[in-house]
Amino acid sequence: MQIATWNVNSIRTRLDQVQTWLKDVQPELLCLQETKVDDPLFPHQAFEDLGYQVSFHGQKAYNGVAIVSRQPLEDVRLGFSGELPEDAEALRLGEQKRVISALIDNIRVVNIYVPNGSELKSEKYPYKLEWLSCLNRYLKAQATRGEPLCVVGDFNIALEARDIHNPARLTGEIMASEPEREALLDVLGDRLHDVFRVFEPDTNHWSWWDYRSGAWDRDRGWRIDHIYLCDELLSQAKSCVIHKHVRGNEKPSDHAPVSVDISWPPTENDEQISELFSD
DNA sequence: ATGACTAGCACGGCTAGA
Repeated sequence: MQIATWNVNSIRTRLDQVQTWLKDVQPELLCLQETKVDDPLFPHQAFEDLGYQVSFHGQKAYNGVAIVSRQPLEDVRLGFSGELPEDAEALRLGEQKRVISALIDNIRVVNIYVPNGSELKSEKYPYKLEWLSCLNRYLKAQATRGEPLCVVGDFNIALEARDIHNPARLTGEIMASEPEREALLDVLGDRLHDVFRVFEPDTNHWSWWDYRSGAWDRDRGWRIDHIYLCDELLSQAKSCVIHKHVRGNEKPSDHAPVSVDISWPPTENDEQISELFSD
């Protein structure tokens, strides 16, 4: 099954491009960020026409996340408080609509849009760190159910030098500062793995190019859109790619889609092989 | 060039993104 993530920078502006991409790639699941639309105005019919259903958690003008799925989604949870109902911080940080999760084929897929943080000196930067700390609590609460876990989205953080076109200049700045990298590494722990790096060790693979300064034409990008898998799913992953050409569309999003192909549910043969290598 | 582009809201010029 193919699971994809794409920050579309307004679902209404990008609707034609998303429909075209879905028809072309036909993923089982597409997680969207920055839908920028209140729930009553979400264009769900466009997805239903293509044989998909969609669950969404949005707001007017800013943020907003959605999960587009071929199969009916189970146990959809909206925001941090969908997982942390008694947590006051989760309620406060949930005012911005940045989290949605659901079960699909027994996989818990969590779709997130991490705050950008603006600048290190901005009040938005500590908000970003608080938000990541809450995501950490959220995923620990989720873990008690023992579901195979896939966390995807726009993380607004490049973890390593090879994820940035100019690490010498940009390391330490927003999206590449030590505190936010540490906060994301805490969220991942030993449990979650960046599946793109299982298949591609080289630099020069970006998922976001700034609209400004001719960044796309100069191929000056960042890899900030990630897919993280638990061990069980990682062992079944067959490929992970960035659909770079989409950034070359007319009127593009500034992000390209990223997708992973996982052999799931595991076949009987997979399980026999897995048993051979266990113990 | 450490330069500036896009979307939403609302209809002019902000905020926000990254």
